[in-house]
Amino acid sequence: MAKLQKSIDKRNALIKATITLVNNNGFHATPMSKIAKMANVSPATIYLYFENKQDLVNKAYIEVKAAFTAYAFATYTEDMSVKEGFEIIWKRIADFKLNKCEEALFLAQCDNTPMIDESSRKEGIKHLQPLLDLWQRGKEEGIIKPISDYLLYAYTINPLSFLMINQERGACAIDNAHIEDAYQAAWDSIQLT
Amino acid sequence: MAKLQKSIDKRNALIKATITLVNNNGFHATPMSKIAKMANVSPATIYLYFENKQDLVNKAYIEVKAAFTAYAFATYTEDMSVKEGFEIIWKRIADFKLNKCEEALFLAQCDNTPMIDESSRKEGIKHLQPLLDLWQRGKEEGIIKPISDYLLYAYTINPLSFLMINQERGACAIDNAHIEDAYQAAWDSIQLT
Amino acid sequence: MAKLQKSIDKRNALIKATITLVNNNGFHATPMSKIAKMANVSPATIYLYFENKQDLVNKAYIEVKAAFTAYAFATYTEDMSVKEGFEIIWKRIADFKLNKCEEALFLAQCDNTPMIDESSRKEGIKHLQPLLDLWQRGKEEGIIKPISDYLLYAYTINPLSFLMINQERGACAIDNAHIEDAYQAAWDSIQLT
Amino acid sequence: MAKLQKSIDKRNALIKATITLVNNNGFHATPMSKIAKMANVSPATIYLYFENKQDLVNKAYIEVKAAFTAYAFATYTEDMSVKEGFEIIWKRIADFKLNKCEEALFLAQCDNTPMIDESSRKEGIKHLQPLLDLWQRGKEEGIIKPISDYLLYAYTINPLSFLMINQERGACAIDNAHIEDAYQAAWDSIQLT
DNA sequence: AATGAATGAGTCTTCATTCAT
DNA sequence: AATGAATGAAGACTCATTCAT
Repeated sequence: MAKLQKSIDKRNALIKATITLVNNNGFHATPMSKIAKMANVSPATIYLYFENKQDLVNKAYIEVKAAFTAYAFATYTEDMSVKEGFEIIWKRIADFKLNKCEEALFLAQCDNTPMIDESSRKEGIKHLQPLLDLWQRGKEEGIIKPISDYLLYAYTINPLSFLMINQERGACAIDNAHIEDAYQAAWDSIQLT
Repeated sequence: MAKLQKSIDKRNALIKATITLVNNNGFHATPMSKIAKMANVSPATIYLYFENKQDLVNKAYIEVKAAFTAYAFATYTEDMSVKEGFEIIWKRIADFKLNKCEEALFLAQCDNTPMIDESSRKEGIKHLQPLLDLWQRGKEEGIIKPISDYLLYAYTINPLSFLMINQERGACAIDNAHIEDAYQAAWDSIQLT
Repeated sequence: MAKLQKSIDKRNALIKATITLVNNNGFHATPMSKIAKMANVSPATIYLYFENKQDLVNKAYIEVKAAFTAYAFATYTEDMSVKEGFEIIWKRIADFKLNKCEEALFLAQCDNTPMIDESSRKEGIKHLQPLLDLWQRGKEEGIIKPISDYLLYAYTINPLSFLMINQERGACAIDNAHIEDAYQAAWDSIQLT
Repeated sequence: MAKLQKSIDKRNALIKATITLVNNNGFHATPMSKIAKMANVSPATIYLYFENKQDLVNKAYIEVKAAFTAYAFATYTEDMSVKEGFEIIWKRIADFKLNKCEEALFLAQCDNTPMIDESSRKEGIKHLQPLLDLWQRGKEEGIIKPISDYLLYAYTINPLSFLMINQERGACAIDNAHIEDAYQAAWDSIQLT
């Protein structure tokens, strides 16, 4: 038990170190040796937990993505109205993106560069299904514009990534008022009037 | 004369090769030797035109960004109404992002990763001023929501990057109908009603 | 134990190879790859033991210089008379310079070219203090000319470097008679009559 | 004529630049491009005057060595007494070494490292013949110790190189009093008493 | 004679990965 | 399971030299 826990701890430390370092330097500027050092293990030990560097990053991506979606839908239930449900989900996502910066930034990097295997990326998208379902319901009820899910995502969720990156970069700070403005913009862009 | 032209051609070929390769592999997975090969020069020749790899990418970024903003504002004049002007600019940008894929993808990579020097990034951004001015006018005229420029950008321009990336990736294809939907969503998100 | 010894052996082999190769070709004409080959390790291994090429040469210099001064003063004690002490030290130095050719030649190269960091040079020089103290005593006792230590060094110790280099080059061979002549010349040049 | 002069000027500028740069950085850390730049010519032009880098340095060495010996013996005539002649020559050499620092330092570098072809070095040595002749006369007249010319050189001329290098390095400054001390030491070391 | 552009060969250094313990 | 040492392969960059003009 203690031994198993230790293993899990090491694995987590490696994932965490990977995220931090890749965020700051990018994938190729992050040597395995540095990841090992930050996780307090030997470089060779990494290969007991992961096949190779690519595998390590893929796994990190999948885990963070899973944590993200779990967080996003934690307070949502299918019996909510479309508007209520969207607001709940959107604000959870905003909360995640703007407060869990490390994870969010890592996801953004992975989503925007050829750093993750295509297969791992696909693995990550399907977790958003509840949101897609909600949108479907909204379209059927005539509350949400009958447009492609990609567009709905582009205009409601993706802007949060942009804001997060710029906040990280120190270009702008996002407070609660901004969040409310952002939510309004998101909703205005997709609601059917 | 012929010599000068040859020099310019070589420089352009290097910039072009850099864009293509960085798009496909990312900055650190793009060796100078490959850039040289694709541009049909010796690796050493690159250093006649650029100080080092970082400089090469910075210069590529600045040039592409300049081409982008030139394209964006080519048909816009300040005597247009806010709504008209916004539509003109937005559609030029959409046109660029969805048709000049290589350049657009390269800009997206540069804007989302720590690949470009902060100074070059600033250099590239400053050309967006006409759009910011237009927004300012729109806010004063009560046509556009009185919210931060970052939000306006996040909800009108940035979604196009997301759509472009996904189109590039083969995840979705954008036709004219989509564009119109997207424009409507962009405008709805920022107009004051 | 065996492992530690192996590490030490490798380090020593690297230092030795550096000395030999720099002696024959000079610093810049000695590639790390050749040093590695001569020490029977991979080039990358060098960087486990030294920070970079400059560091390797600096460390080699410091070690050889330390060995030199240790040898020089091994048989000298402060209770000896000035004349006796000088002869003891001088002959040890002559012995070192003319028999431990590799080390001596390496020191001469380092001392005459901008190859070693100033700090390492200083580090290496400070061990000559006992000789300077002896000279001080000699001046006070009216046995040695009251002239600058640089002059004393130039006329007693430095000539040995010149002779060593020329012997190495095959220009002249130094036997015991020569040594005695040389000692006499050295002493005559600095003694107060 | 004007054309010829221009050629000579260029050649001289190249030799001069070589000396300066090799003094400061060493042979291998002195690129041809820098030499060209300092001499205000194109790199390609160097190859009109010299076969290659090695040839350039060899020629520079031979010319400086010739200038040195010319200077050394300029005021000496064979009808002088041994003591007088030695003093004349020694002081000219001292004058050269301590005042024409660039040339002297360059010679020292060349004489102490594997930078010059053996043949060029030999070419350079023979110019000292008048001093060797003087010493021969001194030995015959019982004025100078009957020891090898190498020893005589090591104890009278070579110390000046050591002092010059250290002066260059800023370690010690040599004034007229020092020179007199040095001359005395030199003479004491070789005179027969 | 003179050159600026071009380059192939080579240098230092890094790093993902393996291996002996 | 864990590691520190070791390395082959690769990458950025430099430079002596040549070539077209």
